[in-house]
Amino acid sequence: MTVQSEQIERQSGIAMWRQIADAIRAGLAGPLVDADGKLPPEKVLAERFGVNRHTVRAAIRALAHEGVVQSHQGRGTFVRRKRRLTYPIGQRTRFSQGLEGQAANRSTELLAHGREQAPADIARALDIETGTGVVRLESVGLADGVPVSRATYWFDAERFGTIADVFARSGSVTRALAQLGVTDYVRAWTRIEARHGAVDDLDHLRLSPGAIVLVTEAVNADMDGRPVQYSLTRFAADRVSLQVGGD
Amino acid sequence: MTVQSEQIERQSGIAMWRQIADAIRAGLAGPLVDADGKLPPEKVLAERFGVNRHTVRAAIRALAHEGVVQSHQGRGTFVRRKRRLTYPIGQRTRFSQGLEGQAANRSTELLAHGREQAPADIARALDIETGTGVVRLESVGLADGVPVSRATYWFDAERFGTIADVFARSGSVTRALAQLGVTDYVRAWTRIEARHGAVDDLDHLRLSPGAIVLVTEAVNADMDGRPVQYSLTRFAADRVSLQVGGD
DNA sequence: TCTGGTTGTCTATAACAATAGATAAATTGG
DNA sequence: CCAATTTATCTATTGTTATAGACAACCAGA
Repeated sequence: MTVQSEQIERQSGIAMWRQIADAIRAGLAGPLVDADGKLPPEKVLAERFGVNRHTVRAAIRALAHEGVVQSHQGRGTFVRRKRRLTYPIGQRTRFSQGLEGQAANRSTELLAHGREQAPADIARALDIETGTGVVRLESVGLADGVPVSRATYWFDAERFGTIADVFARSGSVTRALAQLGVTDYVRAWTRIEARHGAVDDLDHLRLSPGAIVLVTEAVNADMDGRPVQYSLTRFAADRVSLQVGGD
Repeated sequence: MTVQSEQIERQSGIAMWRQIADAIRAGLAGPLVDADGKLPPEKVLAERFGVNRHTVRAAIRALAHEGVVQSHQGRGTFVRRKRRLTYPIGQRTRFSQGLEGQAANRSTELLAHGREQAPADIARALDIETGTGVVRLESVGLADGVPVSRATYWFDAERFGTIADVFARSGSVTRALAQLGVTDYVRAWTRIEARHGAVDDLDHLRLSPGAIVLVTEAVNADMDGRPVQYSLTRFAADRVSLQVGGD
């Protein structure tokens, strides 16, 4: 992707240290860092962004808190993660398989689950009546120990009432559905939006306030075309890109 | 989409008026506004967000500047645009056709064009040698007079050296390509990211600083599979959603 | 071991963001 | 027309953000 030399603006309602943190984070893959993953010294960064060194320090402090960089007194500040994960979206979209080869360890963690009555939009997506019982799962997807996605899944309670237990044991939606009789499924549609992360999401994704999340809203259907699962997934926008088609 | 009651945070590096502006903008389609498109009074909003009325006013001032809402003394504050455009992404992705039925007037405006030598990433996408001459077009896409996308296109100069003129006259990539012998093309792949808008983009999209842009990086290929066009499109994230498959 | 380069910490000041309260001006509905 | 509702404007105060300068602590290499 072509590098856009991100400028910062004063009096924009966004603190300059935050804008600089965002700019540094976005530029980590580019010419900002050298081969060793070392950032330019604070003094240089301050000159480049046209701000005081203390302001740059506030930005770096935020990035260090996020786990993106790490500073060492006397040595410099170093990037901890560089590559952005590319997450394919298509007919056969699955979380773990999509990241094969990009991350050594991939896992999904179940945060919570419960039953509720389907609100109108979810009922429509699952092609059931509004108010029908649905199971909701809340999960976090990790790649190499770093959280990349925060998903909420809904299933028809009548068909998949026990999926929470199965999911908790197997740690995978695909495997859980397989055990409940859905041996194969395809992605019916995916809608993609972007917004600032909600507090809960930022928390689980270890992002700082103001960070962007890519939101995918999707429905998976079984081979008969019946909707099986409705999901709302929030990706840490600076850790992933979504790809439709290609390679 | 399920509404997330967006919370606001203090001392996050993002001014509260900006967080509130973002929250209001995100909630415009929801229960925040009544049937007439009228926002709750400033006093009520201030209570709901737990801030002073002046802070809400700062948020509304920013939204009014963006053109999202309009205030009238004594009457209230009203939403000017409500619906989010859904932009389909698939094999036959085209800008104007995808928005048919969603906006009465759709147009594309050519901002600038020029020739340059292809950098490595663009050359790879177009399957040509690095340094080969390419034509670059800069454009803005509008729906009902509101800018929704800011695109940069690259074409192989050898095949499409005159495309800037043709595009300027026809106002459409599809028609311009047709006149240059590419009667049909398909979307080879699309990659989607989200980030804070660069200054230039915010300017053309009439967004305020800190706004989010959805970035699609895509390649269109002719029916022989030869890449025809590489594009980098920035959508105003609060005005569009991207949809893959479905309806 | 010394020197230059780098991050860490401290103090002080100026600019901006948020709160608080009061009052004016415009609109709507009775 | 009057009263209630709502946005617009003003003053004042407090807390957060950004700037400025100085110096300490630490590291790597000569």
